Amino acid sequence: MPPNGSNASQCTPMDPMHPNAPQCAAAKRSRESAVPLPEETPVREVAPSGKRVGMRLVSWNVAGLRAWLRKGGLKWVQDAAPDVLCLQETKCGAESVPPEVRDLQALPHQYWASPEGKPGYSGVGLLCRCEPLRVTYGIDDPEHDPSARVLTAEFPSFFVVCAYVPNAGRGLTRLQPRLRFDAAFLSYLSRLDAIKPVALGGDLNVAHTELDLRHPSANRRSPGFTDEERRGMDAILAAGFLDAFRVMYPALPHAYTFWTYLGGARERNVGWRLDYFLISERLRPALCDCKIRPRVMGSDHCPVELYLAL
Amino acid sequence: MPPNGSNASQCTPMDPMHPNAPQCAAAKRSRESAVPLPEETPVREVAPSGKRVGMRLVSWNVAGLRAWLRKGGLKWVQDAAPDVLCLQETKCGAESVPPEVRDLQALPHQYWASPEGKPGYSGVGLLCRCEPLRVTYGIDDPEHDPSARVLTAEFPSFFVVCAYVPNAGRGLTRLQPRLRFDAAFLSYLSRLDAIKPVALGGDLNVAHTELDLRHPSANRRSPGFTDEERRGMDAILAAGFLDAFRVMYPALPHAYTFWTYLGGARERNVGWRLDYFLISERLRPALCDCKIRPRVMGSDHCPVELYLAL
DNA sequence: CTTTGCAAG
DNA sequence: CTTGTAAAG
Repeated sequence: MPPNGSNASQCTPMDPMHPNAPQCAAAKRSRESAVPLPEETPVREVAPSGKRVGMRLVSWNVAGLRAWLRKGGLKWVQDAAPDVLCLQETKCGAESVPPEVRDLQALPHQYWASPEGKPGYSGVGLLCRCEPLRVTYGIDDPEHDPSARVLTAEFPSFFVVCAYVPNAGRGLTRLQPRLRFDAAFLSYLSRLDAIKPVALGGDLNVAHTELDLRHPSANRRSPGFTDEERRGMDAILAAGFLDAFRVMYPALPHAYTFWTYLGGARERNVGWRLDYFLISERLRPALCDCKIRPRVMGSDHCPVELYLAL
Repeated sequence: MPPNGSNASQCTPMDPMHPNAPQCAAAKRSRESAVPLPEETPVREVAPSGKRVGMRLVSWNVAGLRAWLRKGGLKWVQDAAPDVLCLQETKCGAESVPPEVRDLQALPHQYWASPEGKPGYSGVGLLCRCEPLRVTYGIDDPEHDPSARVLTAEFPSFFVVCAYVPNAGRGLTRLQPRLRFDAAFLSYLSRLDAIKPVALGGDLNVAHTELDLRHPSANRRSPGFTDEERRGMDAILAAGFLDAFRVMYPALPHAYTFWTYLGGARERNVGWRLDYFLISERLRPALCDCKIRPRVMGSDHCPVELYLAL
């Protein structure tokens, strides 16, 4: 998720750390026209193939699994009852997963990753109703695998990848390693895709187009909306993956999955679409729907759902 | 204040860090007979000298001035309306004192001390209705003065000293520096007392006698109740100071000023008397009363009041 | 603004 | 258990 000033910076695009930023944000807040959430529509139950939804996946950046649990995030998951749950920013290793999550009857096959020696930072989880054929950690890259940001579950007919793409950092201090991750990650996805179709759920830490964040022009050089990061997303799509949400809703505005905690951004829907399901093109016939659930609380991100006829 | 296990250790006196400590504490909790707070009695308004209360002092370890303010601690102070307020563990330097405190009309002369380069740690404050003749920082000792634990205000007829005596640390890891502080501090008090009478208010981080904590036998080697620390208190009294509360209430049990936040100690009055007013013996004729206010919330310590006919 | 871990009590 | 802190988002 973008840093401190990324949503407040709308007023002073050249300097998100400007001393007047809060004042400016407050002024902006009062002037800003209310932006509604997209209308809620029913899930399309039938895929282009004619088959009906057979598998549901949820991806959610929980911004701290334990706080998310306290805030009731798990209750929504239990109602949604996905077959696969991809969690990002768990901020806890397997040993610290609370029992309420660890002992979930509906999702008994659980895989957790967390960077060595950085407790409370980053971390991903992949929870499955059915046991995968196999689960792998990382993207087979020595630079990036210690950061423990990717989990892959192999099922008979497809891979599920859970990913938490690194943030470029305040002041873009970590843009270069981020871009190297993007390249290595795309290479990994392509290798998987050569074997079986892929469904990727995760926080990709990029708003792809101007439609994908509330204030594009103010965030031209903000982490999560640099040209370089956006081109990384272009590259994934060019390599044969689909942005499932945009396939379903090609021009829907104000559909965001992240709102900074600063300055009451969420209540005004000043957000970013950073969380995605990407699917191999040959899964298009199986794509029933992809839903963003912006009203679901528990984190500064909301969950995203993917419905597949598989 | 005593460390983590100091109140829970009653069950396993030899090992406060025993893995079963929480379980033990829970068991103890259910068995433990309820211990009432001492009965509230009216303030004695007339001193042995026959004169009436003319000056009120309050000492309070606030365990974080900003949190204490949020919890409404200042409201009680405003009602109590002391002439001098001694605060310990402010955990903030002068520059971080919230405006609500900084701009107090009733206590406009304020002096704050905080250790260099340790923000959020320790810290004391001395707030006065009338401007002191002079205020000094520390105890004129190069080992201890950087820790910024003592403030002294000189008034025409007496000194007021605000002190936060260092904790001996978990496992008594800092007992030796603590004992050196005790010696240097007593030397300092004696030098003051040779000039004018002294009224010292503060967290002395010691329960003097078995009457001064709920579980003396379990805490024989706990910080705040070692023989060495208790002898330090003996030494102050032997040097010509009075424990104002004990002068007034020589045998009153269960009169505590601190309760660990752990395990619900306060609701069961499992506490320690660590906060004192000590006065020069020649102030005895001026001693009207000294009150512990155990129902006043805002910190893990409660305030103590000293009433003098001055 | 919020989370985490940390040191300290 | 609670404080304040830092790093991170």
